[in-house]
Amino acid sequence: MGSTKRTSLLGREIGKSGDFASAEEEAYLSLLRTTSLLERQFEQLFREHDLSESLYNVLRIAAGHGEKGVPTLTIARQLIALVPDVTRLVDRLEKAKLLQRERCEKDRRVVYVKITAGGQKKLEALRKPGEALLHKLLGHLGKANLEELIRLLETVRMPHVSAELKTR
Amino acid sequence: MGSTKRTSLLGREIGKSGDFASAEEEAYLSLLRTTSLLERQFEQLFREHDLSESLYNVLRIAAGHGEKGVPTLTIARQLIALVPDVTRLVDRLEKAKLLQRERCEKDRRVVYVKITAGGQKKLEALRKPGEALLHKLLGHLGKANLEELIRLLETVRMPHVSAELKTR
DNA sequence: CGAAAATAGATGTTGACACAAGTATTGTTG
DNA sequence: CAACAATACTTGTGTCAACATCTATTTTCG
Repeated sequence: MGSTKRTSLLGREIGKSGDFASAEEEAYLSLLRTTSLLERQFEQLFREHDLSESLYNVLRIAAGHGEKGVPTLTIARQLIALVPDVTRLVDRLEKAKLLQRERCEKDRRVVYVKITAGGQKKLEALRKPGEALLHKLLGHLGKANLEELIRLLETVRMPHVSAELKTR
Repeated sequence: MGSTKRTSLLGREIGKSGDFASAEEEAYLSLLRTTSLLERQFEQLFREHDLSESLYNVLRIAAGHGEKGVPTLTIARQLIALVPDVTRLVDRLEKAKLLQRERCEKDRRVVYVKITAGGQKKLEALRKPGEALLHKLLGHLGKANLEELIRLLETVRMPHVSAELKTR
């Protein structure tokens, strides 16, 4: 039985025979599939600039905190994807001279991470192609659809976010 | 200036100061964030059963093709996330006796991958907790929201899918 | 038919990520 | 105030995944 009223694009993409067990399953698989397709394109762009998505996000967060820098653990909390091991991401960015570390004098456990001029240049170089790629991948949705999508995704995260924000 | 009319949940989650550059950017970051949160929960479930999401998907696809099995490259095409290296995923599943290989006699380049009884048992063991997790994570959306989400994600993939399906 | 191209998959290698354990510093509390 | 706990990272280690390369087989076409 199940929903025969709509032909599933996803079903054809992943060769699923028969219906999905539930709308929930189809929504989840759609999310995975869609994110994977988009992410792949961005990874390629980042690779051209010797970065990965994780590295880029660390860089972006450091940039967002400007002159005073940002503690390593704050970066971990603010990363889009929840990745441990920010230390080594910062390691690599420091080696590439895109970031620099500075130990906090008040609390010597804390290390502040600051973006360098080179890091800012790298981000600037990525801005235009990044926006262009975003527009190429999502522009056809239109503003109304985009906002609806944002709203729905927010609803998905709603019950979990609070817990996530609390425990980290 | 930008959209001050809606407080951005995502903005608070990832500590983004100021507005997003565009609805496109916010939608993309929302996608990444949401998928990451959900995926993490599934990875944990799979880990309890000595699987990963990739391994599970390979297993699921093999199961979908039943008795006659399925060529390795077909699995690659049908995976939700585009992963190369299906060979080694199958390697591991074969070692765990969840799958078995069988060389095709008609075209000796092709290897058919078939699920074993053990593999079916593993899938069956995952079915209920999988559905429960799905429901826990997405159930609060309701049918209307889920279908709208599916529709929007389909729209996102629309212009790219054809190319993807063609080139693979 | 036979050489070249295409297909299916396996393998080698490098690097990244994940979990766990370790170190240094600060906070807490009996 | 001394010992224990908590915090903020760092480092060690094993596994996994990605990219390119390689082998075996089949198809194409002059």
